[in-house]
Amino acid sequence: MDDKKIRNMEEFAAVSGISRPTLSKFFNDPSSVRASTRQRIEAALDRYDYRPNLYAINQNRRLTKNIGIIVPYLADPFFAEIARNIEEHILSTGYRPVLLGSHGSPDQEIENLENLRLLKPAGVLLAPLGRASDQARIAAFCEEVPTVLFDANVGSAGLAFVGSNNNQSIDLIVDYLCRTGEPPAFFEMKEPSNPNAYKRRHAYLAAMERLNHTPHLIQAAGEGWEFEEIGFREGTRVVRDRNLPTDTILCSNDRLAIGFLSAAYEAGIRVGLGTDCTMRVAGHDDHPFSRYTCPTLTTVSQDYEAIARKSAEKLMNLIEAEKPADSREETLFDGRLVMRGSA
Amino acid sequence: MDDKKIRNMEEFAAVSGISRPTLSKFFNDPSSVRASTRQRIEAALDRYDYRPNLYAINQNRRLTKNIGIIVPYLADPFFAEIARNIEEHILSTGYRPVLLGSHGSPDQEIENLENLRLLKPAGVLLAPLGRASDQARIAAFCEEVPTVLFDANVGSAGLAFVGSNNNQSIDLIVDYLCRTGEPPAFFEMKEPSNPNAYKRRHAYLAAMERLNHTPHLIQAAGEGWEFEEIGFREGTRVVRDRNLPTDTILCSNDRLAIGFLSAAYEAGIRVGLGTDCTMRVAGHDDHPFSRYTCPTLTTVSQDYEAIARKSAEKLMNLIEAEKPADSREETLFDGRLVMRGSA
DNA sequence: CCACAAACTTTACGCGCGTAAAAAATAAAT
DNA sequence: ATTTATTTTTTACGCGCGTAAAGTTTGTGG
Repeated sequence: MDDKKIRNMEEFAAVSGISRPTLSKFFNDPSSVRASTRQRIEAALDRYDYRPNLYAINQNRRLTKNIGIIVPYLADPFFAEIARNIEEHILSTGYRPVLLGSHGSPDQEIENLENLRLLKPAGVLLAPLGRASDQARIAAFCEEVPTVLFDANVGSAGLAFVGSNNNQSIDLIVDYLCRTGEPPAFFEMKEPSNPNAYKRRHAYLAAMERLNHTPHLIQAAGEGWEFEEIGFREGTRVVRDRNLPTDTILCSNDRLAIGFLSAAYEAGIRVGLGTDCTMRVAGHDDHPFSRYTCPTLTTVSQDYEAIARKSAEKLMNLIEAEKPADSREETLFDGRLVMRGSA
Repeated sequence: MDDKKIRNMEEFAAVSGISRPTLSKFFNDPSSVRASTRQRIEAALDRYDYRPNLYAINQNRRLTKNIGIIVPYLADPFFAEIARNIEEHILSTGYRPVLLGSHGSPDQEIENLENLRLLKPAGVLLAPLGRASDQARIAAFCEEVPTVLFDANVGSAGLAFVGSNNNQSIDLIVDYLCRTGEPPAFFEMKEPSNPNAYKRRHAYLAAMERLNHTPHLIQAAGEGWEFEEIGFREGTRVVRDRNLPTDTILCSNDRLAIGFLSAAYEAGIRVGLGTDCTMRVAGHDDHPFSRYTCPTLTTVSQDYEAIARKSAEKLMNLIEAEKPADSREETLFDGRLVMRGSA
């Protein structure tokens, strides 16, 4: 590695013996130059430490190679995990992922969109806050930038939607719970922060009706994204009052269930399938931590990997097609029953 | 809001009646123009939707307003939480945080540094992988870009270090455990991925020696960042073999403890302080989930907020001082004992 | 009212690269 | 060897903004 500093493409052209326009082509797409030329450039890159100035590159391009990824809450392992998956897909296609978390705040979500707009991204993968989102501004953003929504829909904004099939997955677990014991009550937040909650509530109600059981909603007060805390608090109350018509609780998501299980444990209630157990608890999502709860949590998995892959692929196709998209496609992945100890 | 599109600062100068150089000054620092001028510009900004082109701005600047933040693993709630805190501090100073996760991979860590270098950041806050990190390249990076390390040190790279005082915190919990029951064995990974593990091991050994107890290390095999899994696996083995000289386990971090508690629960071992309990388990970090384990986890808290604030402030000072830094400051925050149910 | 500093406008150049057009060189095919 | 298609080089301009220099306006204090 010669340590002569290369300041710009001009200088690198001089030392590599390749003209600047050809270098420009190469850095945009190495396969667009002849193999012999490519080798000469790569040899020079080996000897000299040069990378084109990112800002100068993007200044003239109408669109960059940036792909924005926005999730509602990065400290939620579910979103962290799905974001990680998406990042890898983006990288493998030669684009550059830019990950932003909205910290559960609609303002931050809009701020993130504004910031992304400055980056002139080729496209954006957006998991919106959902109910709390500023629908109009998100829709406006989607008009300007090719955007694929995932995890949650916001009206019919965006070029496509990828998520999980809450009807199917809730059906699945309600069905399972009814088959193997008492029909479940549904434990959720009264005014849920996370976007799929309403779908799940309705899916629960429909499933119970289909099976000729009386539905029972347990709605916890509370706001924000401290779901475990809310699950714990309300779980403590439920367990203390003991006025449920059933011994089976289906939680709207695993994080509520984690809090609920903790509350049950504290109260000395044995949860699970054993003969000494007096309660069953199930969740939804297959959260990374749900296999370490006590007892381990029976739940429905969301196919993280599939959602990540599909939404990334979808966006890539839309970007590379360039056509204004014929129709808005919605892809829903089925959940898979994950039977563990709690139900 | 007039909907005439403003394409550049020139056009905005025309509609606002302010010259372009003055606008340029304003966007760099609003307080650098006269109050009356500022108001005229802000009025125009209200009517027209214009923001300067990010790439054109940064092209000429030697340094941008970007601050890089790198953490070893974004899907670990500990790092997600600390990153969130740092982001907020950065934003409040008018800089722009760029958050990157290394996914536990040294290659990705270097890749992140390379990518950051292209962004010409004013500074970087780096929580390195630690032992696995490519020390030489990190040191080289720190020479080029003002960098503050946090959570883990890499040699003496960087302008400053902010972390927690593992000696103090391990001392604290060992002391507590010894005072209230049998002296603890130390449960850790044989070849830890996370960077503070060795310090904690040594702190444990020293503390035990100081208290005239025989130390006992339980070292789990395994690699990567699936600490709960490793804790569960090894915990299952430990509980099965029952050949420990003590009933008290101190885990090197909370995530191992979470796995361990799950294993104990599965094995029917009651963990905690009650008369029916046969084992005590403690952790380290006060992980966001540790208050929902069964039983709730006694641990030592790291002061997330303080670490985040201090490292952000330190970096800001170094950036704004511009001096090449007189000496390398190390700040260690004390841990606080968090007594819960497990020990 | 004048003097003077501070703030602003005008003018002009440069940053590093994308990219278009025409000329030259190379490779492939006849 | 000649034609033809492909790739590369040469030349030149533009992107949107930072910023310097010189001239002009504005505000302040005596």
